Amino acid sequence: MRYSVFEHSLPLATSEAPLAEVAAIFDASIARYNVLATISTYRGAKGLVMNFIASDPRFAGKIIRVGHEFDQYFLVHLKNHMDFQPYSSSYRATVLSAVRGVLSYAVVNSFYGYRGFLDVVLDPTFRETAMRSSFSDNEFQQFDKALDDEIAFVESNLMAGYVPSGKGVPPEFIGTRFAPGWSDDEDNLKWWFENKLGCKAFVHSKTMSNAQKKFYFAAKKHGGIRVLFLRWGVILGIDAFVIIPFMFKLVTWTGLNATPAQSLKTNDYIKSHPLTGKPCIYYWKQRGQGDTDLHEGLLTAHLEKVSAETKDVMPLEEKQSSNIEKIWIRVLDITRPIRSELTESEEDYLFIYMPTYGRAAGQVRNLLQPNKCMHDWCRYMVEKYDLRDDRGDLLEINISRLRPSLVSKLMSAGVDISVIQAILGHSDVITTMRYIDKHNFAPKARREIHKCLSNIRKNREDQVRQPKQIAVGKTNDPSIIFTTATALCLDVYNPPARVKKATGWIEGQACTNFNMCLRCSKVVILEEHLPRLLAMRRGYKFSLENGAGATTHRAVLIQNLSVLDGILGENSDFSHSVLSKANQQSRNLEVYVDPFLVRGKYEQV
DNA sequence: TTCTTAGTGTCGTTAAGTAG
DNA sequence: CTACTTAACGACACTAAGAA
Repeated sequence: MRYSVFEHSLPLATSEAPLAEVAAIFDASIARYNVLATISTYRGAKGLVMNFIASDPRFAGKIIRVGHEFDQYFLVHLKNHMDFQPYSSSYRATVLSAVRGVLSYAVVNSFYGYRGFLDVVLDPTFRETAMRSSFSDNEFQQFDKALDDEIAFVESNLMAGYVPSGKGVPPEFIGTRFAPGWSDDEDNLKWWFENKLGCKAFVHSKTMSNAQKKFYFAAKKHGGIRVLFLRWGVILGIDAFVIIPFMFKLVTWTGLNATPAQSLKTNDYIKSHPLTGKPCIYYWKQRGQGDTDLHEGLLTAHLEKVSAETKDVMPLEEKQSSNIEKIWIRVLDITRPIRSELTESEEDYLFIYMPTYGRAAGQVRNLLQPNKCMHDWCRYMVEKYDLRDDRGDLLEINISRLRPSLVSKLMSAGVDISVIQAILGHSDVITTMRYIDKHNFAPKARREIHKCLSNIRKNREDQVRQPKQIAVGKTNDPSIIFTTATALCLDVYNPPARVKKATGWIEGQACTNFNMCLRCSKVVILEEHLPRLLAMRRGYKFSLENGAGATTHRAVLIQNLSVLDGILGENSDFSHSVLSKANQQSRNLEVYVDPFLVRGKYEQV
């Protein structure tokens, strides 16, 4: 039996349409999906399969019947074919996965009696282009400076504006026409523009007012309205290139993905979140099926589900929010004139513009995809500012590179992974870690650990050589010695800036951020601390091995564990006998795993 | 007619999530 | 975790259509 229960809706391949059956199983499979991105992925796979069949001698001149010519080895053939094409590893995996999905669906529904297929194992995927990779520090600085320059340029154009001149004289009329000669004087046109058109620019359209029409025709002898407006400093419109730099600037501060940035609404910036009192941004997000967006864990307090819709919340740190606020207010200012043109049914997007030319001239637009302006603007920027990558080639700019660049910046600023996680809007810190791994930030983490260890060693040597009063600080009471769970503190009233910025630090009070000790420059670790540190290490290992750390604080555990390994491991500064004695003592200690994440705050580098 | 700029479809790549 | 699926995003060629 070759046909399925769907028989009535499935066409048969004929000599006129030899691929009809293949197309049909794809179409039926595609119909399962309703997310546009997925549908287009499957359509792409369909196209590729069609081309493959059309070009492969195996199928030449045949009618392709599913289950016969299109047999159980099809996926294997396709993979072999793709292996010889210059496709990226990711694309291979994507296409093969989609085709596998189609075949499985055909099997499940027994389309054309298709019974089964030989599956293939996908190859590992690699990053093969710079498309969405982080800028290097140098590249980022270059771009950021160009961005600032461009914003200044846009601002100066906007600010120049039109200054009413008071020149010219009112026209005489003959009937409804201007008296001959009046419009030859450009100043007279200025008079009309200032007194009859309210100094407002316009573009040619069918809906021009009579006053505008008169001006339009009179302007022709002076080169046309565009030329006049340009010469007079009249802003024709808030076009895409005026508004895009502000969006890019916002993304350098937020790391938003393209679509969420493009779909920000005017009221998505909240100065004081109802729960936390902290500034935040509400942003649209499709991933995570909407109702699973809510972050769990320690950051829950910052985050609130906005509605049943797909919106997420990005908590903002001080510096970040003040920069964002500036951009936000400026964009609202700039777009105010065109915002009033929005009809009630149109969405109140933050980033809107009004093209001054072409098909959409005079209409309010937003930057949601598909929109080519962004791409055009990137090219314009690279050329205008001659931006170069580290190899000296023209820099590849797109908005998606700013996200990993922000992460890179945060990493080198020593911002904790949990904060990065919140900023990126990942529901699981594992995703953040994977992100960081993929982007090759690991060396930075290693440098961090190395720094911690050499600091610890230096402090210990100093302390052993010349013991200091510990924790005198502002109390002036030398009898107070601060011992955290794991170490001594050199100056509990004056920790490094990074610790001061962390949650829980109150000026004038002793530092209680014990969880940051291992990475603090004031830490002193002596022989007496070893048992507790050994217990701590045991706890971390246990936690990691048993999966407890797999979903929550894994990154912090791993990083602290690396530091602990440095202190207690094979290359320890402590002698073998000291360590083994400490090990004995540690058996009686409770396993200690710090339940809190190390908190940092965002700093600009 | 030519110039501009927006809009569309297709191809290709990578990120982000899930199942087991 | 690995292996895989699904979503997101960019480049680009080409088309549309009004303005000059």
